[in-house]
Amino acid sequence: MPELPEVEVVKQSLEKKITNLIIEKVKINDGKLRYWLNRRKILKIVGKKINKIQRRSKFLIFSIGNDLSMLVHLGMTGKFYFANKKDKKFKTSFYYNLHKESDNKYNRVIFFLQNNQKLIYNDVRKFGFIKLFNTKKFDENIHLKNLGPEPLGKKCNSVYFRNYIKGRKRTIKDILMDQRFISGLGNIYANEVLFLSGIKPNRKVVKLKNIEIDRIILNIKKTLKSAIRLGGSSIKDFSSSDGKGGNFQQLFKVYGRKGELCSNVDCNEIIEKIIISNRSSFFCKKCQK
DNA sequence: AGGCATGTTACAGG
DNA sequence: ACCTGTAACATGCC
Repeated sequence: MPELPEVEVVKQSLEKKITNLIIEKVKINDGKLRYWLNRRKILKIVGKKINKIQRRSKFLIFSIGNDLSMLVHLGMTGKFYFANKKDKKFKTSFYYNLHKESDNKYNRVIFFLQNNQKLIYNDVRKFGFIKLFNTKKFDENIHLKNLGPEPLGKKCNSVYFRNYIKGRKRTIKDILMDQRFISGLGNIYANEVLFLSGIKPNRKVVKLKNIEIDRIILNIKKTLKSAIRLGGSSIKDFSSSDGKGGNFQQLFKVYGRKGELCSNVDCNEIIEKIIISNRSSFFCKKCQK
């Protein structure tokens, strides 16, 4: 589920609900995530307060107590649910049955917070992870230190782009998904951005004209912003911690549309699918050069 | 049964 | 040491 817009939506919904709450207990149902989450380490956050939640790329960073940071990556299927026993509406809702910990074998970790509130980490495929580290060591964190600039930030601009691609032989789709280049795009949004920019995903970066680079950057920013505004994309089973799904998937122009008609009005071409860097890439051969 | 899936990274070969 | 491409991870669904 999660590329930058989805993680941002999760961050915003969590932020509202659990900032300033104390963690009273943590229950690990299955700590065998991408990296092993062990009980001894997680004990350090018990009794401490969640001060703030930040997003960097597709990572969530919870600041806990004086000096701890909890780094979370949702992988492919990681989700946070928020539950409050006192909330009657919640109890009777569809989401309660789906998400309450005893009913769902994919609820891997449960954080018990103040006021009977619970934060549940659910992850079917277990590609996600939860790690604790010292906030002072933030800059040297192995997961964060090699990340490229935020796509919505000022550092993601055409000068940076042109400089980075110099001498590289890779395709534009591959580069867009490379978190060392810019951090936050994944397969869905990379496909969408290239369609909107009229660039074929397998185009070599050296062959890009400056005007095309500018177009790509503009579309990255436009697409991500609009996806965030719409609550992210819900394919398969993404939902924010409110239990609400996003709506951006309705605006997908190429992703998952193999065999369908190109969404540009005057085009009669059929969307094709090829594999680039082991991922599905969808494009219109008439509209994307 | 086989192929595919929103992500990252270890590894091999150039 | 750098660059690039491939396979692996765990699990479910079509």
